[in-house]
Amino acid sequence: MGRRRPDTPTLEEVAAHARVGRGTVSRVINNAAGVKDSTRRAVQQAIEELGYVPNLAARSLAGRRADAVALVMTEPDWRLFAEPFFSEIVRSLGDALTDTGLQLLLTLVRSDTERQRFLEYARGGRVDGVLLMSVHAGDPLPDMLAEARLPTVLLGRRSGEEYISYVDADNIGGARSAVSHLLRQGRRVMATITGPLDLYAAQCRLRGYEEALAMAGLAGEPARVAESDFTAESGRRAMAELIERYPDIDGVLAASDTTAAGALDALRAAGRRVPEDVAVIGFDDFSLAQRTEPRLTTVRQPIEEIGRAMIRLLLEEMEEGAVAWRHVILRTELVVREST
Amino acid sequence: MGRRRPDTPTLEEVAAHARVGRGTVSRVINNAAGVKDSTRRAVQQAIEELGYVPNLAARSLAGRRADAVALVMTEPDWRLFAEPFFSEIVRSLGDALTDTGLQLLLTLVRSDTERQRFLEYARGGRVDGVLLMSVHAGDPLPDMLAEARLPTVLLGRRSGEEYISYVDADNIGGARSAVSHLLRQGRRVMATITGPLDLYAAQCRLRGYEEALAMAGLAGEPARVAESDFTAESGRRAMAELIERYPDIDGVLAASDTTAAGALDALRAAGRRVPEDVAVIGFDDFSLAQRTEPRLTTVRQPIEEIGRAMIRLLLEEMEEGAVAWRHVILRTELVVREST
DNA sequence: CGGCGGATCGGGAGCGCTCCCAATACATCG
DNA sequence: CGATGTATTGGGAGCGCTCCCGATCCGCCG
Repeated sequence: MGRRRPDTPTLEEVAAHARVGRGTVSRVINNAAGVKDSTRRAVQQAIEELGYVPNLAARSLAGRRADAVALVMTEPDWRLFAEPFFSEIVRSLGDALTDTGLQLLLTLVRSDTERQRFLEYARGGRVDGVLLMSVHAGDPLPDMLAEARLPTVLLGRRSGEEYISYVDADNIGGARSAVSHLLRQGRRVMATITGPLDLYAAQCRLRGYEEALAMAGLAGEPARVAESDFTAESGRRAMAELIERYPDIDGVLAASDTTAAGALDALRAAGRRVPEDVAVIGFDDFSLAQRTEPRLTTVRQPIEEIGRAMIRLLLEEMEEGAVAWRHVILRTELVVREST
Repeated sequence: MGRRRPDTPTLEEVAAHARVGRGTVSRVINNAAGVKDSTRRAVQQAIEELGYVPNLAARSLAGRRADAVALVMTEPDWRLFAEPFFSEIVRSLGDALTDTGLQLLLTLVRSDTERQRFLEYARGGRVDGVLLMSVHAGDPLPDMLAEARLPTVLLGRRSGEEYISYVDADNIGGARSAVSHLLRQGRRVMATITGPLDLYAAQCRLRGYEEALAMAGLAGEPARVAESDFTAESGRRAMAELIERYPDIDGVLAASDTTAAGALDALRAAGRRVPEDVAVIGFDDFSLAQRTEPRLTTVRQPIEEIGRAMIRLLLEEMEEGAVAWRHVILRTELVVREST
């Protein structure tokens, strides 16, 4: 059925050409010690002359490893795809992987067929570990990976998740400190635009919001909550709805910078000044937060650290074979700019 | 150095367990004909009982194929990442691949190191073919892939590209027909918001715009061109700038729906009515085009067909070993809605 | 000058699968 | 009942690499 690669020189041919043994060539291409410099150069020249490229399937078979990890996005995250959050994470993971020699492979799992296919791919040994974007609570993939004993790290835990490694930002604390900041400024009529509430991260941010209000003795007030799907457009809609229902709002916590940007638009359209009439806080602190008008006060997620932590956990699991679960919660930080 | 997979039953063990030969088990897992039904069932049961999963490295080595293709995004396309265009393409490619049994792997190439690493990955035989997102003119990757004789299909050709297979939409024709539509409506003072002009697709759309004006005898007029980077925000800025410089504009062609959405905002802010004062046409016809106010007249790109065509070309090249270059230009279509 | 120990090297033994041909089983026909 | 043909099956021969152990080489000491 075709699909075959054209012939390529093998390690053995390189060895013959350089008049050395197979082992020596292997040592050279793997940068192993114990090869005389002159020999090494001779082998490198032979490699050059023959245009040799190692066959990774053979290496993988003999070495029992793939030198690659997968980053999986499942369907419910699909909407995140167009979000800066996603590209930021990918960038950060890419950076964290640069000197490990591992290839990062993104895969999309949108249906049962694709889930099954990916599972075969991973269990078949084409990747050494799996990173999962924040997963829908009902998604069976994490458990399937765990059962296959594949090293796996989740980005953003699911509710009550324990038996899987994950890295998450302190969403509750972040939201809480944002609301405290608003209260300290003298704002009294709070509202929040949440993310999609089937996402645990969105639930946490809402919880932080509620907790801060409760701590301030404002628990009895109406909830003033509107849900968005993290897009600017939905943020605009949610904000418009909130102003309509509660015209005296003076402080808003949005579930992401993008959502906050939409909220700013809606406030402008409604003739509210920011921050004079209404203070707005975003979440994430991606570059967008500095390009809004006014620039956004926001809860910073440590994206670089998240990426690095995920890779670190994954490497540890790969090293010792998924015998323990590790959890890392990273501190968030309020960045105060002009919108409050 | 760790990274080894736990032991897993092998084909041979399944064979022993089912009391058949290695070949028979191979036939069963590959769904090959010529196995008695009773035997097939026995083997399947053995597979089930042992929890057997084929080792893909071994299969790949013996079969000389990877059963996977890569979709590569290089750095200049990074800005497209957050664009609907990108997720639409990925979706469409995913659909087109579902019944081929091939895994789709997304990879990002952001630096020379990553380019090199990906090249080793691909030349090492971990994928059977490569799909490239529209590539920057100076990117050496396509040539490197061609030299390695890896089946490769480009999405969106580069300027004057011939010696590589590609699939592209008829951007020139699309832009031309959009402008003609505006002219037919009696609009006379045209302007365009282009995409980033180092992208060939953006150049083509601009060229179509200019050609249509020239054909209408309006070639002598000032150019009235502003560049965007395909984002809504840059579209808004570009539109604001255009109104400022040419207050009597009555027809605008934007380089994408997103850009057009930004332009609509700017026009609204400037007090222009759409379509009464100014007609606006977008490009792409993604779902956004139907959610703007007013809904957007736009040039439809046949995303599904693009994905199918890319996969078809890639499969053909994989079959016969990259001996010919195929080019497919897909017709675009003007979808008239409320903004004109 | 023989002997010793560490630095280099060579190549056998797999890794787990596909391919393919020879061997066997079973069915049909004269 | 034997011959002939076809449906199944078994398993040898790799695929190209890593691992690892035993062999070789070389500088240096006594």
